[in-house]
Amino acid sequence: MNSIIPHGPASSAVPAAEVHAKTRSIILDAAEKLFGRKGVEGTSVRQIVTAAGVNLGAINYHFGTKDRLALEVFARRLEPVNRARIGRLDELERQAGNRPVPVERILDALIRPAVEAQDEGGPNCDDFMRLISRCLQEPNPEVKKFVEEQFEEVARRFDAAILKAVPGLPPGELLWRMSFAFGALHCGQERWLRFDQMPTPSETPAVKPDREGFIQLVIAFITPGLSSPVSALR
Amino acid sequence: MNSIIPHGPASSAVPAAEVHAKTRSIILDAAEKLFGRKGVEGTSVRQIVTAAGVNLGAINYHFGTKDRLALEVFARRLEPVNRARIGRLDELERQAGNRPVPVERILDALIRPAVEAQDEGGPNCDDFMRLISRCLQEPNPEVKKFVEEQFEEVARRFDAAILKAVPGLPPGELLWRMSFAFGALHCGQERWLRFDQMPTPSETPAVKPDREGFIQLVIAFITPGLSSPVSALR
DNA sequence: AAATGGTTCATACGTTCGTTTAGAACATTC
DNA sequence: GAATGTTCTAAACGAACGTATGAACCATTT
Repeated sequence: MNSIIPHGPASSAVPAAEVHAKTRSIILDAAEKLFGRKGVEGTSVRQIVTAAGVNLGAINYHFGTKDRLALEVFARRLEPVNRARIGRLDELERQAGNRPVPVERILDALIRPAVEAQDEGGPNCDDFMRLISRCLQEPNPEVKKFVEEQFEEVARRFDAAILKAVPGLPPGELLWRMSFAFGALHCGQERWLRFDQMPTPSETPAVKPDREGFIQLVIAFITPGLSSPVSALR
Repeated sequence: MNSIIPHGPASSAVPAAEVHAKTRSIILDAAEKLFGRKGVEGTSVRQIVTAAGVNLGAINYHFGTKDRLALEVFARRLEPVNRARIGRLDELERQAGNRPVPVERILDALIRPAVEAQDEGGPNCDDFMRLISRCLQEPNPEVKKFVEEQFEEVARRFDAAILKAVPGLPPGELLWRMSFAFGALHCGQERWLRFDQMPTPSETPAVKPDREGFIQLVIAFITPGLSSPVSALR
């Protein structure tokens, strides 16, 4: 008899739990790739199980519903990145004591975990970056709520750090500058990850920097606009 | 007998064509709103016709398929914005003669048409902005190809103008800086348009500037990062 | 050797999808 | 005022969707 709630590892031995976890991982990988390419709504569970090489019933058995699978796909990538961001900021603020942390350092703590996630996250982690941009405004309310909560703590912490690092910055402009910064990072990373697949719009020669070079480019672009002490209004 | 290709206005009189165009417009408005909120794949034709108050067959009658409807939704907004961008740049370069156009002016020509489109585009034009970000990487190949073609000329023209305005800028970095700039504009505009509906992540007081103020904020943020003459690499 | 229980399998269920179609309703033209 | 052509309506089509079900499988335990 199947349990109504089939989640959780086996209660008896270890290997059974390993099989369980491995199948889950295979499904998550396949779903991540497809969600990133065609969106959650644009991907059917049949496409996922075909790509994963598992049975049609596997998704409902392991995740309950398609929506819950989508939630786990996001959570698996989002949580470690945002945890690393906050961890790095913690360390910077610990070192700085009462003094403000330089803007470049703050941005490095914000940007590096997102960019480096692709190496640690396996071969198809770049697919996930497409997923993030999609999820930020689209999907079902449950996923949307989770994503917003995930980013809330990051935004709060980094907003405070930037506000401390740029004394003359009008508080009312912080939200906008951070939105610009986030958009720049996000859009640039998207192009960096998909550099080979995307057409180069201009006729100027396009060069793809390595990972460290890209981080430098982002920080160099964002820093001056973010840290200007004068208001741009009026 | 219905024509296999029912598009195009009536061949005889005017009023018939007006009815035709009006129904098309109603459908386009409803589709734009729904596509912007839930994506093309996440929206069914039945939801569109219900929102538009027209019959289920109307979409296939007026647009052939759902995909072709999506294409027209994008085209209706994208074309005038990009035409205005190029028109403004033309005027700036005409005035400047052989001298380079200042970066702020170039950015104004790029940004203003996109921001001002919401006033001229009717009440639900802000829904369209959500649509753009979605379409930039998601939908079916036909729509994707169209969107990329739409932006190609804009990118080519503005890349050249920026390259001329920033003499020391390494050509290999232009693509990246423009990607950052575009991301900043886009993400900031998204937040500006949906300011009242989005949660404020930080606890700092959030102030929504008026249209002109927002344009100033974007330009002030992008300009220094874009026009730095030194390379950020190495 | 028999039994247990987590996992996988093939299959079916009821819905909803995009699209099609035949005819009604309407205005326009001759 | 009959004919013509365009727009709208209602109903239906097959296909694909997410999910549910029960038997088969298989390692582990008794």
